[in-house]
Amino acid sequence: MPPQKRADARRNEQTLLDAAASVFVTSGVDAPVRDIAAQAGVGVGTIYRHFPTRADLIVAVYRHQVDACAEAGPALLKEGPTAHAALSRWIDLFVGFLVTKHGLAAVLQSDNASFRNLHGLFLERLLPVCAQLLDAAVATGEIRTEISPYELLRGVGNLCAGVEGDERYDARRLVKLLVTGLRVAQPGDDVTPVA
Amino acid sequence: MPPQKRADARRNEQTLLDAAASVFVTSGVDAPVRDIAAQAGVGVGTIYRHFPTRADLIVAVYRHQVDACAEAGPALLKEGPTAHAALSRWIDLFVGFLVTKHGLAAVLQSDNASFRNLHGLFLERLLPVCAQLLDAAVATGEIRTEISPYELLRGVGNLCAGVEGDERYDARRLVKLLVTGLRVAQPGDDVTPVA
DNA sequence: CAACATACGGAACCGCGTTCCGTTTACGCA
DNA sequence: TGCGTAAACGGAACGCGGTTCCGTATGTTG
Repeated sequence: MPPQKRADARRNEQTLLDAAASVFVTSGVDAPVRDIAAQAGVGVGTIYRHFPTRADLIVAVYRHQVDACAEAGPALLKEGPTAHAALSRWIDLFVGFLVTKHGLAAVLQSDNASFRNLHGLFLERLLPVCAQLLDAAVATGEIRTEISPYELLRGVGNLCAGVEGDERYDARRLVKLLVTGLRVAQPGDDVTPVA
Repeated sequence: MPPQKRADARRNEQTLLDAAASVFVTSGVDAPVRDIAAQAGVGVGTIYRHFPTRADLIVAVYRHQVDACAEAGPALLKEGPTAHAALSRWIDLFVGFLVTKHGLAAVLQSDNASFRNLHGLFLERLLPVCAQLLDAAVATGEIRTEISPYELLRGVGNLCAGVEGDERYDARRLVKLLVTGLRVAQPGDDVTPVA
């Protein structure tokens, strides 16, 4: 069996998660690693022994909430009057999550190699759920779409980026518009082709 | 009258613009300032004397193209079968512009103070055009919208962020979806409210 | 051709993520 | 209980990017 981690190590890992969570809400997800270390009362080296990269720390902090979001999907599908309604509400949940974490959405789309993990976590957990909801809505004929779950998720994520303190921009409204765009075209609807 | 700039200064400014443009296409808009200086065969100091900030250099490089995009708006409105078609094509133009400049869209939404200028240029030139097209489409009843030109532009810009080498994500498709979502709901369309 | 303002180059600075290494400390065993 | 060792720690140091500063070079003007 693998040897136990030392007690202080386990304690520090939890301290770090708490410190990071706290710093993220006050200074945003972009907060410097040193700030988190300071808040936790440890050196930066300690952070990097527990979390190989800044992105991994972020992942660890938000894992619970991502899981919760993922689990809400099937539940909504049972409740909702229609599959499209469930999809819409689920996406609203997702948007709410992204929007309340300062800078999370922005960092999600950074193509920096070290953020692959973050991107990865979101995809791994949420993609199947999104796919399920999307399929259901397609099955009921509520959606006309050629869209893939991945594309939808990324699109929504992108729309939520950089919302900080711009009262002229309401990500929710745009996302709703996008989701509306997914709905089946009514007969007589003449979609104007683009060039 | 203000004294003439020195001849070498004017020459260098042009050299810098060319060098920057060239580096941007090969290394993306995120290319380090030093790379641009090297390509131009000047020191970094020279860049900063001509362009107070990295963002200002980017602005200068793309000003022409932004202008061209702005001017295309009214033209499309004259041509197009409908106002919504014109809007759709204009946005397609905008998307094409963003998507071909590696990382431009991403940098556009950075809330970093020094990128205000970039954001500003885009807004100043494109907002009126977008507003005009939007108004026209509202006037013809093709659009049901509560959306502001600003919000639309930002939404589109956001959708275009981080497109680099992700063949699973097609910004154009999502933007089209968004624009479709703007269209007037047909009678009998039961929009499912979100929570 | 001198004298001066203008422009230049690039070393230096700061903040950030990350790495490295000498020191400290928990834990198992005598 | 004391000791040896591996695990864990702290924080200085590194690389990189934007920006600033200042001594040097050069176009311009009389």
